[in-house]
Amino acid sequence: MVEAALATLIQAGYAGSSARAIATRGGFNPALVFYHYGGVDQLLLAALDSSSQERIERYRGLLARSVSPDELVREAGTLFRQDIEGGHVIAVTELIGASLGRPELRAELVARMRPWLELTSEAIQLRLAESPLSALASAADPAAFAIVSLYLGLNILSRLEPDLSQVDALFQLAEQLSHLMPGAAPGG
Amino acid sequence: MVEAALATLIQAGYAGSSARAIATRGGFNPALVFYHYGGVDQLLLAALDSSSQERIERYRGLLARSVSPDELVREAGTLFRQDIEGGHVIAVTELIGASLGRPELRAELVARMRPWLELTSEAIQLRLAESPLSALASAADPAAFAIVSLYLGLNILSRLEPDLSQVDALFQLAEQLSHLMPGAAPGG
Amino acid sequence: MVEAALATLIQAGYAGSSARAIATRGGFNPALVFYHYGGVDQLLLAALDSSSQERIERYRGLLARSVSPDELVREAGTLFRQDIEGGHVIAVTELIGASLGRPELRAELVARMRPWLELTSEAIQLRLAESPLSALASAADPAAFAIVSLYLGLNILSRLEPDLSQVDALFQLAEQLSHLMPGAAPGG
Amino acid sequence: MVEAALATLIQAGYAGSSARAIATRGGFNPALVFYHYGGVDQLLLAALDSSSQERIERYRGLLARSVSPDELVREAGTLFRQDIEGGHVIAVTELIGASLGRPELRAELVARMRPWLELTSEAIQLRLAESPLSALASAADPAAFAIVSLYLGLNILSRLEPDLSQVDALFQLAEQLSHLMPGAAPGG
DNA sequence: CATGAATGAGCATTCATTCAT
DNA sequence: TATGAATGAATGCTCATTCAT
Repeated sequence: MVEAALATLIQAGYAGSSARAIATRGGFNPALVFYHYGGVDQLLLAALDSSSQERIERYRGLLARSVSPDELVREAGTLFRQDIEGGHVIAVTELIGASLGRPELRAELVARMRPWLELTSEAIQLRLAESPLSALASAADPAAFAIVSLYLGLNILSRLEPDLSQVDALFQLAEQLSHLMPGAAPGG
Repeated sequence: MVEAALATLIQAGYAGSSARAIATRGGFNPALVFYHYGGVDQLLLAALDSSSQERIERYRGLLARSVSPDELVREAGTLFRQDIEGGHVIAVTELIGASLGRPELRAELVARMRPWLELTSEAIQLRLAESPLSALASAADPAAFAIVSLYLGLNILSRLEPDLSQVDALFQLAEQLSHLMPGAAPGG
Repeated sequence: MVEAALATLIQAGYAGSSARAIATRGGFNPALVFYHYGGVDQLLLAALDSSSQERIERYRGLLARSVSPDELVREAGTLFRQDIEGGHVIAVTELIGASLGRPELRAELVARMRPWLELTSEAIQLRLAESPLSALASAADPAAFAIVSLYLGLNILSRLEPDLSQVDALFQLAEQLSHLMPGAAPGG
Repeated sequence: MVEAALATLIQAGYAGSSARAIATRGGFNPALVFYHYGGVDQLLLAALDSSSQERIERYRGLLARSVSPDELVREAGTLFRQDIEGGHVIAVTELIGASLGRPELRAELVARMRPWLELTSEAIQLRLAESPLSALASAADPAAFAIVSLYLGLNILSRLEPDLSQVDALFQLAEQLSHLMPGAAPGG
């Protein structure tokens, strides 16, 4: 059920994710959406959770391993490609877009965004501490904000132009830069 | 009419921008949307155009002036704040979100995104040429892609948490960095 | 449209008066109920109004003519039979029943009940003034309340047992009593 | 279970008395309604029975005692207030209202109304026999019909305007009248 | 040019009811 | 006995769109 909801959200967007559309895809009765989740939005949030949890664990795993900056960039790029190709982040952007008209969604999304910001911030702090740029420690939070923003923005643009070559070029550039600045690796 | 459409899109989102909602706000008959624009989406695209044109001209003006990197970052930050506060980019993200379910929107949006990418790319090339990093000339396009992505992503996150202090902190950080790296200023 | 709504309300009750049911009976599109009246309840209230107006005018006409008490009772009985046979008061009782669960209906119904109470009270005051019982002038309002209550109650019971012989017997009794008490005629 | 059904019927009306609503209030599984009673309507009728039985016994007790006419009116007024305040008659009117659309309910309700008509008729006959108006013996049935109608009608109007002052004024008037006509007391 | 009415499809949601466990 | 899941039909309502005027 969560699976069908996620697939519908990714392929048809929030507006196309009606109870009927989800139920049709999943082969179950639309009323079950309300029976089990109380409403369409709740089911979609559950779908987002299931997607987010899997993804964030992969990123957490990467950051836990102590790898070199350029390797970090390279592997983050791989994970990011997976996100785009799997459509995992479309869920986020669609629900964020929908939250304009449904304020009750917004609080839920803010809560679900926090772990990503924290994970990114921690990773940056870790790298900064080991680097000559430790003076920039206070920059961890804004930098995390920037990286998560970039992550979302790249996903949006990737949706418009499904050609991933631009994303690849960007990560290659980041990898080159990571050789120049061995301390703080962007994209992590 | 375009004005009413833009205001509705910003305040109610794409889902809330029905012909009736727009017409009510503008005080005209909903049928006029179809008579003059052929459909709701076309009117919304026209509204996006009107918004985009005004904004891109401001950015173009900033980049045309030859200012120091840190000033560039500072003024870009001001423009960006205006974008968020005026809701100008909500239009973009809403329509991008809607484009998933309406493929005919996607082509229109890709076309409207191009000027922004080109403007950014040109600005980067210009700065790179004057800097010791001219070897990175080929990085202009990917960097522009990153910056526009960042721009969209920041806007999305800003919608979730309307508190702009994080955005401000980010631009301050960028300003500090612009002192370290006199060539290519991120965030511009 | 109002006609179809009234007929549906009378023959199928409030629960059976869905927008679709009314539209089917009237041969129009269900969405028109919302386009023209804003909702099902509003249309049903309009139907009640149209029915009430016609009926109250007939009663008003009877009370305006100065007739003898027994004639008054006899003609009131005729009007009442018409109400029951035409189903005109079913509308009231159905909407009152429905108003339990829809508080916004209640205020509307209270307002629509007032003219009937006032008409009855005026008629009683008029008759009392001409009679030796003028000392009971203060009884006009409670008596009107009783008569309108009786009116509604008779209609309810008549619905359960569509056999009108009991109602006829009651009015014959009232006529006999009107000979005994030439002042205040019940049923007026 | 019957208790929960009665409470739901009184507080939410027939339309609000779904199997789920009743079960939620009673803290049991909705399917039990069908298991034990065969359907929602049957359970509601059982609830009506439990309410009716208690009430009719009180009235029967009052009528069995041989009290003076004015005392009869006074005590009947007290019982009636109890009926309204306890919501006991809302059950009747709600089910009668619903019976329009569900003919199978009607027969059940007719049967449940009969004891009330008979009780009232017997009481009237008893009082008439002791009075100088014994010639009106044949009036007992129509009068009972009128009194039960009045009873229902008062309850309906009381629901619209929960202010009981009008009902009180009416019973005070009846008490005054009972002094004038020592035989048949209306409102009993 | 502009309007008001109309249409048919769609949506979220709730319901009585059934049934395997 | 009792439960939780499931179903299909219904409901109020909104929408994009069309069209006669």
